[in-house]
Amino acid sequence: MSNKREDARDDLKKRLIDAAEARIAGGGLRGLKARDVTADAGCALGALYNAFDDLDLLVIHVNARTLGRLGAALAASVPDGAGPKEVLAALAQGYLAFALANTRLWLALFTHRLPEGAEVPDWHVAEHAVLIAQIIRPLSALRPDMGAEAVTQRAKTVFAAVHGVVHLAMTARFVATPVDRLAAEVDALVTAMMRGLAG
Amino acid sequence: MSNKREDARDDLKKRLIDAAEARIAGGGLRGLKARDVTADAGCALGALYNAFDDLDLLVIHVNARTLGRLGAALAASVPDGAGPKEVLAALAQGYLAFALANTRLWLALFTHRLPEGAEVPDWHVAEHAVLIAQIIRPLSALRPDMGAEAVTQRAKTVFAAVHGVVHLAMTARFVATPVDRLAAEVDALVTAMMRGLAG
DNA sequence: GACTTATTTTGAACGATGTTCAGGAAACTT
DNA sequence: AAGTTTCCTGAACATCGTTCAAAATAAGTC
Repeated sequence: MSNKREDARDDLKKRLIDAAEARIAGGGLRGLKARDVTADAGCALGALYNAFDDLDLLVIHVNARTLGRLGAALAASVPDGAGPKEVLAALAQGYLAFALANTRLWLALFTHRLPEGAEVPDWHVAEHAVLIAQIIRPLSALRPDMGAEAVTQRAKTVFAAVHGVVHLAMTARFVATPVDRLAAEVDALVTAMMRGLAG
Repeated sequence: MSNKREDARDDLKKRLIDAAEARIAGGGLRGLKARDVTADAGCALGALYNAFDDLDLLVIHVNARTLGRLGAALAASVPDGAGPKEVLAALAQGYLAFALANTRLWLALFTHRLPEGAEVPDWHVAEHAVLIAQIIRPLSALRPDMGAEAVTQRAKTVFAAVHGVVHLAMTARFVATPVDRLAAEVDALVTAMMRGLAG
């Protein structure tokens, strides 16, 4: 059994992801340094490049974790036995709450960029499905006339609209909605979209 | 007359902004290097730091230009004598068209981040008003019952929603709307919001 | 258990990049 | 024309991400 090698490797990876996650949560993506992470994880600088190709790939693993937690938070935010409109309103508020409670890690999901020409691994692209997965069902209940593909596309648009409001509120300077008005504006947006879309 | 000094200084600043703008348009914000810009502008590396405090401040000047062009493009996209709903739909399409035609410079407006603790200069914050200025009038025509402040806030939300759809389409991996469906989705979003908000 | 092979860890070194600075050049002032 | 102020220059510095040869460690073989 060649276990000690693989166990040690997995353990190092986990420690590196833990350390990177803590650093991003504490200082943002821009404050993530290879030397800090390896020092926190208790290994040499070069060991990082044995565990991961890149610092970028390490960030992707942190983002994968964040997407997992976000998916769980969204699922937990939907009350039992709610109608489609309530479900969508609750998902939007759940999304906002997660963004407020995990600002820097959530921001890293959308601000991390690979160098020009590099591609995000397929497995991580697929993980982004959690962002719209739970929107689809209530949306198709509201619009039984629309085909599955059209509903999926519309779910992306609904998500993007809510995301835009939350994102600009937390990053932009002028167009930002004050945090204390954010929940109300998100609710107004979702309500308006639902009324308009159900038309 | 102390003109030659000031003229030369202004000329150098302009050349540096030109060069930085071209570099961002060609390779994105991440590809902007102090040495490239100064080489393009025909000055020594250190001269950049005499003209601008920072590379960040140079980017801000490029962004200022982009905001100016964006404001003009939005104004030009509104047809004469259109009703409030048409105006808002036209503004959204104008915004999308500008983003598609100036992708990297437009992205720089929203992806540029200062180091933690630094603040965007007030004059540049104020320039972001063009993003919502033209939304306010048609929106208050749709909702004469709302106060000026509430309309301004709602205009920010409407902008952020449209922006979110366009932004994710051009940066995100999974939740992205295909470019050939983008105009239709933006239109559907604006129409739905207007119907819902007017109700 | 000793020897060989394969893998990993290590930290010094490399290249790229933003920024600074002392010295010289240029422009303004008197 | 001399003095003063300002600016330009490019070498040097600090900080990054990343690489790599050598040492250390584990696995495989007898």
